[in-house]
Amino acid sequence: MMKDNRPTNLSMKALAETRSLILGGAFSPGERVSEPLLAQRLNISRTPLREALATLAQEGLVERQASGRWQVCSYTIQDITDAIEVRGTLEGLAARTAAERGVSQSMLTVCRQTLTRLDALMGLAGPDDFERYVQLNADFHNWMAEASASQILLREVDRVCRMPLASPSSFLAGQEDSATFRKSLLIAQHHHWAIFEAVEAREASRAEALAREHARLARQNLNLLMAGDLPARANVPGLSLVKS
Amino acid sequence: MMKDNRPTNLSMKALAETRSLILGGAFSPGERVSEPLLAQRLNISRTPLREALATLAQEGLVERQASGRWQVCSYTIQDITDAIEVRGTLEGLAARTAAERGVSQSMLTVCRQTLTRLDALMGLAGPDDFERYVQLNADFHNWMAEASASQILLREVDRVCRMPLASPSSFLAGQEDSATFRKSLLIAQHHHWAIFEAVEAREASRAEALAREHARLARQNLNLLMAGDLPARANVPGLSLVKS
DNA sequence: AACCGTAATTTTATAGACATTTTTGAACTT
DNA sequence: AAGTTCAAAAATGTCTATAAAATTACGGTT
Repeated sequence: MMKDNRPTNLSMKALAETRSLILGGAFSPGERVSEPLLAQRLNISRTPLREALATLAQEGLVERQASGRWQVCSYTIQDITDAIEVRGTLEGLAARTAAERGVSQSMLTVCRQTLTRLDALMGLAGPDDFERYVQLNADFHNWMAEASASQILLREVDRVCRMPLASPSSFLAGQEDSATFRKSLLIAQHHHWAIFEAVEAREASRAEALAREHARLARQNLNLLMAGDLPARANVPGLSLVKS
Repeated sequence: MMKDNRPTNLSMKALAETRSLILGGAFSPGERVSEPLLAQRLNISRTPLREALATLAQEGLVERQASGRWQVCSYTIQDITDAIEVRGTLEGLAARTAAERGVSQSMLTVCRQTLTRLDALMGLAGPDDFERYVQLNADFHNWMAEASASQILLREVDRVCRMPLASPSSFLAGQEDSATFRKSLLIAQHHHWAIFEAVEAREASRAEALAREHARLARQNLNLLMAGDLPARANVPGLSLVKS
């Protein structure tokens, strides 16, 4: 499961809103962020904002200059590619571990349901369907991490998915009308089932290789996006942090 | 290179000292940490301490209770084993990437020097030699991450090494007199050379497999330690966080 | 026009105050 | 002895103030 991010206090609110601002492109990469100004914008004081910024620094969204000022991080295409590879590697480890340790019947049933629902969505085109697709896709990836039965691994997969453009959902928004993209969804869903079957059959090595390969689709989508072959670049959260 | 951790300000000081306290066993796992008390102990105010605690939470040393109090994390042997496996996997990815992308002559020379110096230390037994061994071993592992030429990967490897008992240096301190342990050093050094040669020869898959296998030595040492077959349990930083 | 030094402004680092919530502990009941 | 209630103590969440540091702006010099 995702961490509980209810904005019960102002730090949480500041964290969520600032993250959203940065990923949404409200700042350009390398831009300095002033604590007082942002605090005013969020209508809170500096104290909870500082806590949020410290957390965002660990997520790789902002960094501290030597002088102490905050600065929005800047990424290259290579960085994003590398981050996706790290995610794929960790998901691969999760899939392998799940296969090696074995997964309970109830966990398997949950995944089978998710994938069946994804199957049902594959041909459709409505925007609601697409939203549901994004959620179910996230569910599957979460399932992989949880199926490993390793708290540590779950935490690390979660972490790497918070890096800009590294999450399995990064390239989905706004691409529903691209033919190239829809074709990649079919392949992705084929991967999903294959990973599931490998885990179920305790084929650890195959599960790992498939999960890694699956993440390569994201790299491919990234390349398509940068080449201009996909629409809706503005809708991709975090893309504004990519420089040059 | 390691992050620059000069205590230029009180947050850094609080971070370093609190981390050291926790890893040194000043708190028992699950113990509540009071901000005012700890601030008083460190002779600083709550503000920089809170920042440090927020960072330590991301490192997995403390966590927040629902009520907002800080609590020292508690780990199982399985967690430590999993963390070492994550490190091995990321180091494996680093070694593979280094082999695939190729490493400059100067980087190769640096590593060859490090390993030659380690060779020279293998037979010796003085405490100074051992300290140098620990440093050179850390140098080699750092080299692997840097050789990948991936900022992202370097950062993630660095991160996972800050988890309790996951770093390649965790099980070295205080074990110099154990025969079992000294034998494992020989094997480790054999691994080091093999990884280096695989990277140099651009044998990516072999480099990855070796780096993974190399991390398994740490798992083995962990098991020996828990079985009581190794001395000096008190000297191992972070071991106090392991429960049951 | 480019460069430099200095003053004004802005920013961060830290401390301390205060309100609210949580925890503790003692007295009381069953 | 175990459980409950409620007041006291302590902890957290947040804000604001202040000093020190960094940045910016400006005017003078070359």
